[in-house]
Amino acid sequence: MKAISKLKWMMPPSLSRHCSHTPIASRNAANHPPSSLLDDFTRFCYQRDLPRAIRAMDAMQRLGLQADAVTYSELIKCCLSRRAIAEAKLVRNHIFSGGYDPKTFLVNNLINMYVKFNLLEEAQALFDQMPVRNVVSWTTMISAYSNVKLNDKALDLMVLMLRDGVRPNMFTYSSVLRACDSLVSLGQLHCSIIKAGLDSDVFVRSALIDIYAKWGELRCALCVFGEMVTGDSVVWNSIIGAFAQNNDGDGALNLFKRMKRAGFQADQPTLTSVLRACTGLALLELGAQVHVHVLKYDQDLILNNALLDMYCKCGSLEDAKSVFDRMVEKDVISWSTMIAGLAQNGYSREALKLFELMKVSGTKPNYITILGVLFACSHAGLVEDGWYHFRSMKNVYGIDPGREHYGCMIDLLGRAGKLDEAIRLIEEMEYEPDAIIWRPLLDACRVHRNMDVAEYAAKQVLNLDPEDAGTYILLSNIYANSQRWEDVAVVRKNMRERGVRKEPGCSWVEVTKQIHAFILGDSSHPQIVEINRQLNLLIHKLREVGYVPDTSFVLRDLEGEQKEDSIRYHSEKLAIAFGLMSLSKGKTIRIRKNLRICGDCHIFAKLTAKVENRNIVIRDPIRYHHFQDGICSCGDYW
DNA sequence: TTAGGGTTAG
Repeated sequence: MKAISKLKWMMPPSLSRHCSHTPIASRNAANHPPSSLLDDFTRFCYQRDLPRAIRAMDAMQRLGLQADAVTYSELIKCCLSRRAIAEAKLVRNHIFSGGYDPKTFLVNNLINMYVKFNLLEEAQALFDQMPVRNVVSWTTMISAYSNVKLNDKALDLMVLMLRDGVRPNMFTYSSVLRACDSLVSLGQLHCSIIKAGLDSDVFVRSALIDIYAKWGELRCALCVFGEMVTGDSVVWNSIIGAFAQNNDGDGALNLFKRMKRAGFQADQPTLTSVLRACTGLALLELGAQVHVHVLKYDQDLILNNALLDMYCKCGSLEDAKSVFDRMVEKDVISWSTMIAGLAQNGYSREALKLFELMKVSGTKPNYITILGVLFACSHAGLVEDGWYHFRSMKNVYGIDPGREHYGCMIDLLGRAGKLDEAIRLIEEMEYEPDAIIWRPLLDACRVHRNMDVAEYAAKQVLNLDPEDAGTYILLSNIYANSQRWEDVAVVRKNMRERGVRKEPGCSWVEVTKQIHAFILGDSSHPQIVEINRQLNLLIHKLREVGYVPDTSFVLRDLEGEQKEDSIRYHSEKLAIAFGLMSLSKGKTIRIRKNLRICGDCHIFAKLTAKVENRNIVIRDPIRYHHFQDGICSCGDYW
């Protein structure tokens, strides 16, 4: 007791309150006055002097001395900030030595430390040994499992916690929501949250919005958002992100406007979601406007990646390259985005060169990077390169080829007319073939007129997905190309009977930051009469330079818009005519389509680009076509 | 006296 009173006396007043505990009596205090040792230890902990604190702790252990729980907490913080795992283990051993029974909050601190070091098993072992677990102990473990997506473990722990009679709080709910694995359990959790009166907590609210968005339940997300009385920027970001991630760019942009009206400043996550919305809608002008705000966060990696993707997907490769070159920090996403962007925009060889640079830079490619590389090969007919990269993904990078990589290879071989080789690859594959495999094969059969394989592949796709309108159309077009009209009729009948409807072709064009939509056969655009007049004039002009509408595309029309008289009014033709009359000379006409471009529109766009001296970019769901001076960046290979 | 939120590539 004497030692303690001396210790308190020697400590600065700010620290003395932490030493209310009685240290275990010294076993051999002759040469080491315990009071000064404890004093030193406490001081080193508060000074965050880890090496000296550890040395003092060693000496204390030899004397059987222990300090106050708050002091140990300081030491744990110090280990955490220095990522000193070995020292952290010494601290743990010391805390549990000498039969000392540490306070619950101290063990919670230790568990949290192990979690932060990604040593989940050690955290779980400590948790299991605890005689008493409080809400923080449970929440720390639940949150740890949620973070590493061990959702079952997180949910199991929640059940055990309830059985143990510990009531979850807002921390627990905001953690466990991320682990929610079904809409049913989400509904149950949401009910409990309301019952406990925790639904007004902003953390819980943003977690609810995120998880509803993850399950595609935007209406529920919006309800949770709408109940918010006091504003919160993260909750705004959650709801904007929810719409952006569910491909509702319009919804995201409208919410963004509301956020600004409500007086909130856009930060990195806001701008990232807004860029994603622009990317989805191909709104280059708006995206470029957002770029100005991005400059404030000059070297934010995620934001720059989103910007890069926006420029790639809006077909503005110059801007994308400039962003990419200026990025000081690049990660695997930056490289993958640029590689895929180049490939989709018709710059396959540049994409492959960039892949080489990526390897030199030391960034390890991943599953998605290789998909971009194989996409580049398949869209440029680079069979040898494709095989080389396909083989090296496993041998060099240790990435197992997934179905999608096989799909790319089959696409590559199929386009190059190597149907036998494609089929051999399917046979060699360790996966059961599915639509990802059969579709590219089917497409290759259409191009290379292989009826037998086409029929087989189409039937396989329809077995797996009987409502896939694209495949019915493809099959019927393949029959039509071979004049097998009875088979065409059977396919159409099947479609009708199964209630399968094809999506109508739609094109969007951005004019002065406004989106104008054109749907085949829809005359709701206020300027439709003038647009049709322009289109007819244009067709007349093109005919003079040799344009002949290719009606064979009516038959092999990829995914819709197949009416014989409709080819003239395909949505992209209307969009091009509108672009020509609305955008000033020299401005690129940028069009986004929901279906793949048909061959006739492709020729039409090439000739228009030449005759009108206008750049046209058309983005379809798979790739991009840059029309300039009578040629297309895809090299007519798509 | 410890535990919880939003953003990027196919």
